[in-house]
Amino acid sequence: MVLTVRDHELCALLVKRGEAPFKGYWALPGGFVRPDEGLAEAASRELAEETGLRAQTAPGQVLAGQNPFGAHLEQLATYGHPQRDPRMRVVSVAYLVLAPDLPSPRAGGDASSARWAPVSELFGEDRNDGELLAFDHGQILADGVERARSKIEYSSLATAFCPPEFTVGELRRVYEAVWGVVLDPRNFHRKVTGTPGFLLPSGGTTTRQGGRPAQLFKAGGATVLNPPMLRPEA
Amino acid sequence: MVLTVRDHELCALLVKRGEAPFKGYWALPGGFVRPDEGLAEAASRELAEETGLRAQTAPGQVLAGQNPFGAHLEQLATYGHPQRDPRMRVVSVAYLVLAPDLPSPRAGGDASSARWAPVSELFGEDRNDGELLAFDHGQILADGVERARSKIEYSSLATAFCPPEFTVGELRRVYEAVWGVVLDPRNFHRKVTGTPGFLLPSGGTTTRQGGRPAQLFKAGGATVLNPPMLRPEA
DNA sequence: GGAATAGTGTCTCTAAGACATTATTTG
DNA sequence: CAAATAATGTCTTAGAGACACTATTCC
Repeated sequence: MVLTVRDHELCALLVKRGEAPFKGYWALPGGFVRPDEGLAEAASRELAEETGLRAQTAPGQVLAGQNPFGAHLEQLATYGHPQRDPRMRVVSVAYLVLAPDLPSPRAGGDASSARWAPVSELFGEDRNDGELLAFDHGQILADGVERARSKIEYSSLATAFCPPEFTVGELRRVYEAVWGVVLDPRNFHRKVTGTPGFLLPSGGTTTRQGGRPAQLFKAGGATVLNPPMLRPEA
Repeated sequence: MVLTVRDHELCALLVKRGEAPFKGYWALPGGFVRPDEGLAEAASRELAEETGLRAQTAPGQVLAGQNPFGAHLEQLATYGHPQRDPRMRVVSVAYLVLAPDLPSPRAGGDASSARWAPVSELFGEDRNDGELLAFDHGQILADGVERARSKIEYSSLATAFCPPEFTVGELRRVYEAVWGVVLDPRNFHRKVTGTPGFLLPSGGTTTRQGGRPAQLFKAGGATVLNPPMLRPEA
């Protein structure tokens, strides 16, 4: 499953199923592992086929990786309930991709059958239509969103949602979108710039948000944040 | 894979392979999923068959669960490198079990082919013999140990290593064994007794450690610790 | 008594949260 | 000019770490 932040909202990539079962339902993109490829390799290949995005694990890393584009890919969980597919026993190894805002989804050339769905529309308070995803993909989506929400607390993974260069304000809006909260800009700025290895000044400035020009940063090498960025309580 | 704490050390359950490939090597216990059972169900069944321990996920919980015995079972990760088994393509869904100290391992009736191995002997500084596990089980073990080490930071999962009733000192020794550090008893006591929902006084006291009698506790309902129990840095 | 463990209290310092204030752009 | 965003600074308070000290058992 692919998550991104668009228009200040956390969004998941969905594709419309063209065949039974669950024909016409929205589902998470996926496919089958080839006999001679690894699991992460297969996830990366399917992702490229369906969205054109390149994300792959670093060699030797079993569970997670970061690619040159900044997109992040990691194994989420494996789902194997005997009746999760009405046709036959299917075991799915779900992978989670965190990507910067992408131009537009294109599902194997068929643009009408793919979309970015705000996760707040799929579950939570804003859910107005009770739309259900195919198979157990609602559960997989919920697990992936929770993984993303908790992982940006104690890692620098939120930068995977940002373009190669970004401002502190843009990074803050990522946190706000993923957590669905409002953060104090001043305390946030002090926190992220004060955490060694989180942000690396790239020298430039930008004014694309209006207002005073903001300093541009790249993701620093740090992967673990200590102390963590605490998610505000309910 | 099953982890426990014995003699102030974090230990993993290993079984000796009686057949090729890797005949005579130590390996993590495991087995095959039956056509009509779930993944966690299969892990729970194999565990009971090989050790007599009962651990199962609570119904509806996909990723983790807690059973009446206090043993905890959760999905760890899935390993599917094409050449991880020299015979054929095998995809393994690893489950992690955290259990209190068990009487003695018995592997399907054959006691000589199962043992509790301190993880410090399998990797890390203390590793004196360079013993290797079968297949990629060394990697799986490392991933499981890291999961346990990080998870007791922000959850009450350390109680899964304890008997149903335990003292603050026993819980502290669990943290010390899993992290391989020494903690201040006074600060630890203040921290765990001050975290609401972590510990529930059971009324009794015990003197099994010598010294002044200690109050006995049960695991409280809390699963998430906020603020977390911080692991001391290197 | 001495050794061991349990439990409470006190001090310091880091860092989070709640603000004020100044700086620099666009409209 | 006003409005928006960026960046820095100040105050308060919660909580972690480093201790001293008392309590209660077994030997």
